[in-house]
Amino acid sequence: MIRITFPDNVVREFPEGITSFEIAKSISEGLARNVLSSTLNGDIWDSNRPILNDASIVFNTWDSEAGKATFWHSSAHLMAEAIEALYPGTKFGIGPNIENGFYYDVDFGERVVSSDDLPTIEAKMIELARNKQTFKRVDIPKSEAISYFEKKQDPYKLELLQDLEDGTITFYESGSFTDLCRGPHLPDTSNIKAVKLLSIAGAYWRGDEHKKQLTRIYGITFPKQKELEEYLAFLEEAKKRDHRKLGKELELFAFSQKVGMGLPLWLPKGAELRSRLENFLKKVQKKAGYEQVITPHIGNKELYVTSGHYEKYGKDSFRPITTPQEGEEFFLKPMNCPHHCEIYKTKPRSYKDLPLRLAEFGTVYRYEQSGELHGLTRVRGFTQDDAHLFCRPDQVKDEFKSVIDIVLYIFKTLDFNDFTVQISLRDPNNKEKYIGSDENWEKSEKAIMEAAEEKGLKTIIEIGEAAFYGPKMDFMVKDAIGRKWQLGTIQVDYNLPERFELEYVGSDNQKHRPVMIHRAPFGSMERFVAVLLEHCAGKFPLWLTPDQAMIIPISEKYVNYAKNVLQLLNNYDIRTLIDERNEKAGKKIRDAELQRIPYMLIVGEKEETDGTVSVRKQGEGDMGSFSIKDFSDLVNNEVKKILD
RNA sequence: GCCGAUGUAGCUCAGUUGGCCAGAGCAGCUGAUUUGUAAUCAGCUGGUCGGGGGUUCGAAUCCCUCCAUCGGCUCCA
Repeated sequence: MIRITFPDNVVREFPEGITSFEIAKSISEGLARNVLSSTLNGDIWDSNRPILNDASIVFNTWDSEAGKATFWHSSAHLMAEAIEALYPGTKFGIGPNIENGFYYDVDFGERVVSSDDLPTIEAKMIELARNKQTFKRVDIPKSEAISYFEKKQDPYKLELLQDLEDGTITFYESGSFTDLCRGPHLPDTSNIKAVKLLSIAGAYWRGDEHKKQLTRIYGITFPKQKELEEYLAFLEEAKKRDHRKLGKELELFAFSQKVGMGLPLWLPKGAELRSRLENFLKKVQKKAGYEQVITPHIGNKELYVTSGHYEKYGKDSFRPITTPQEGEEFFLKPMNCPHHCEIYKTKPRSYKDLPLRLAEFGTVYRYEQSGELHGLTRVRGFTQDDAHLFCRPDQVKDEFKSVIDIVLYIFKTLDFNDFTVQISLRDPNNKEKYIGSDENWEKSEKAIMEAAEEKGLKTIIEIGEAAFYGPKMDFMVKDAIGRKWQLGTIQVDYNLPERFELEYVGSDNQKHRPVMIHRAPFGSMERFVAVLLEHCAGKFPLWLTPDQAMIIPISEKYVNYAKNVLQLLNNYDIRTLIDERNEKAGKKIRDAELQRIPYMLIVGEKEETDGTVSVRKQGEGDMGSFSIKDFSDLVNNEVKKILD
């Protein structure tokens, strides 16, 4: 007998070799039907795999992450089986589950498969799923595994096998398809009721652009057709919040082929919004002891030779700007740090001067590869809300904490509740990839982790993701369809102080090297506005939105009164427009609603007589009659509430 | 940069067995209407069908090429 501990800490005994499916069945038939896999002592197992030892058990159903993972992983196998049936000779790479669904990387050989072929594969998957195929786990010696895939002539699986140790190799057989796989899987395919293949794309084998590009097919499956329909409806809704679409509709920004790809044009409303954001941050930073600086858009080649960026990125940058002077070259600045280092060097610094915090909304230019441009989130010219903190090594932690405060304050003000914090450390097995002493790295990595902990941040640690010059902390926020974007970033840098020979005089009257911290709470104005736009679906907070109110005269007769109202509201600092068009009120309201203008002020005979406005709130409707003063108080109080 | 797809008026989109001067709605302009909480009516303007090349008597439609965009991959100082 073995002892099984349930999540509620109840312990029951079962015969050795029992499966979690059978255990579930002993509780209820319904549970057994819904168990997709189980977690035994923290490892996820097939629900039909015999349990031989004492263990704690958690049943994974569709409602759990682990259950979905199992479901989608098995769906990936199902898709592979369908592909193999339809296109014999296809070679298979890897096919994991992902956050929303699964994919499989396959090599179709000479055959070109496009999105037109996806419905065929879908249909085959459903046909196969209905056969209620079981997933059978087989332990197999490495030699046998190798000969299987040699016979099948699948170079990708053979390559994967090379990295595995003998004795750890398992195959899963489902229908006619056998795959090298760690598992776990569903007991059978009968739960897979709804299938949608979402997209098809190229993906390099093992993520290496020098290796062959395979075809990646993304898909998602559900136990119920209705859930699939809901998911597709969600994707449709998300598309409506796409910042590229909203940016066009709300006239915030645009792109022009003549200006150049990836070079955003900020339209009047977008520019106003952006400068409001900048002012907001400037105010916050001033309180935190930052000083604004301004530096030019280009820098002499020497600057980047010194910083090391010329050597590392010179070839992949915009071409240098030459001058009539023989041999003279300038570069568009790809970052602001070297300029700021030169500001640091304008005079001798004492330990008493530190930290020195230099801030700049600095516009930088990077030659991103053409295929990776994306709306405002990935562009070739953008403005960083940059600042560089020059500090003593013992100040790193406190500076980090104060930057975290700024980021959290911004996120709170703008209602970003759903973000993740990633700490990127160096790979201790590859120390030669990084610059700086062991001691400094250890100290600053420790400082970051402690700062995060003291600020109560839940963090994800990524080993080996640090920049070559120092560890960093990034704040990631998702866009409308769940793609993660890095917004705020805080990075420690040992490289530039060294290269620019930055110094300060310590209390010991000796020269010391300061530590530099790069930080940008928004990341870039472009990306931040993009994510904010998707986050609020175009309905910016009242303090930030370009136009706060639209006065809507019922007819031409009331335009004069509307102008009086406008004048008064201007005096109260409320950003207001009048819709003077010769249209019906209903039309003007509709247009103002679509423009996401927070308040509509309808004025007609009654309002003119009483000296009032009829207030309609965007998305909510009629709020009744207000005096001009009462309305302005309403707006100003709402703005004040958010900005403290 | 790579794989796949897409590109018709300012916007959203019809229009392919290749065939009369390329269509609609919205926007814009002109006029009528003077309007009460999500679209008043009528008329008009507007396109070298992404650019270039080719096949053909004839190309938005077929082929080649370049550009841009979209979904991914790689990259992201």
